[in-house]
Amino acid sequence: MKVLTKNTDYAIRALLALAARKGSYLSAKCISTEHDIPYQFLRRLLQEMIRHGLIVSKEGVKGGFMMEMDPDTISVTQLIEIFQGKVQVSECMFRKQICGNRSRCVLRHEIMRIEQVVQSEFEKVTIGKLLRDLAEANQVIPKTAKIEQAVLNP
Amino acid sequence: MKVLTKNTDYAIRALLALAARKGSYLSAKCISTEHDIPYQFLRRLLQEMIRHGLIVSKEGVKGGFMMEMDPDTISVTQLIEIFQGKVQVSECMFRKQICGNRSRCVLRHEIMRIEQVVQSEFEKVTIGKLLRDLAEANQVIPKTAKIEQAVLNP
DNA sequence: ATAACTGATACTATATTGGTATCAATTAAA
DNA sequence: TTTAATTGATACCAATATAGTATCAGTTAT
Ligand code: FES
Ligand code: FES
Repeated sequence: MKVLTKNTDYAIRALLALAARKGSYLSAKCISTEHDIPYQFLRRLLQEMIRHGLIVSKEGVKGGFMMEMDPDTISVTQLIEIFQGKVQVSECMFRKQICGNRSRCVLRHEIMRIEQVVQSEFEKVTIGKLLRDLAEANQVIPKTAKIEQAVLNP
Repeated sequence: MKVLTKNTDYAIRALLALAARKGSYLSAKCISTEHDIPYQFLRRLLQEMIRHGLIVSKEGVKGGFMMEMDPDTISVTQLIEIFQGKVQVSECMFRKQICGNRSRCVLRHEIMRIEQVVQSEFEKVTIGKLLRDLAEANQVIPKTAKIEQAVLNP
């Protein structure tokens, strides 16, 4: 059971790229090559995100995509809903024969509670949070260390 | 995003049927017609559950399937794992370019934490619990009332 | 004018999900 | 001992979802 599909995965990564360079236009080609996302696939995802108002675009040379909004307002839940449809455990597990009264059904409540839990967990994970986490994780990688060394010993 | 597929949904219902009449053999045909589950589909699910030791079977006339174990030891998590594979949010969301060090990666921890939450929520939901919930929900339906009346006024 | 871009959309391939069909083996009972 | 009800095993089919490609028209900085 795979919770995040490629759609969502790629979308998150693209948004991270845009959030990292917020305010400037990044072309699909650039994002595609930098983050190893199939070009045409990515373009479709970006357009979908434009339709949902998560990013904006500019056509023509030096055009591309840009994030205008606060990355902390974009949650993984939103992206799951866009690319995989709203989280639903099971429409109604026990129809006719088994479950007598829908309205009072304890199971239905149980199911809806779990849906809530799953959703709210992903709600907490925003592009902003991921970006900060990544920055923190990358603080210790050799690459950064080398850059620091280069600066210190030119 | 559909969390439970038909496989799991049907399997749960079949197990509820077996748990409700624990100790006696129920044929696939019987379960199929009573709970509106496609016959051949159901048979495959039942066999899969036998392979995983959740139920036992008896061949021939008056044969069928039976639940021997405690219904409270069968969780929805187990069924999801059998029919949809282990819950995994994303193998590793940010390979190469973005994420420097796998071992310390904060994101990885985040992802694994969510996996844990989802799994443990479904862990709490056992066949036994569902059965009790159903019984409670059905306490007020007309059908039961009619049976009681029939018994009182034969 | 041209090359680097996005917008829109159609297309293909593969995997997963949902469902059906078939035949052999077993067993209770007529 | 034949028969009918049943499971075991497995192959098959259809529909849908996922992943990825291709194409062409329109926009814009240079
Ligand atoms: S499970 Fe659907 S009404 Fe009870
Ligand atoms: S997300 Fe995979 S190592 Fe960080």
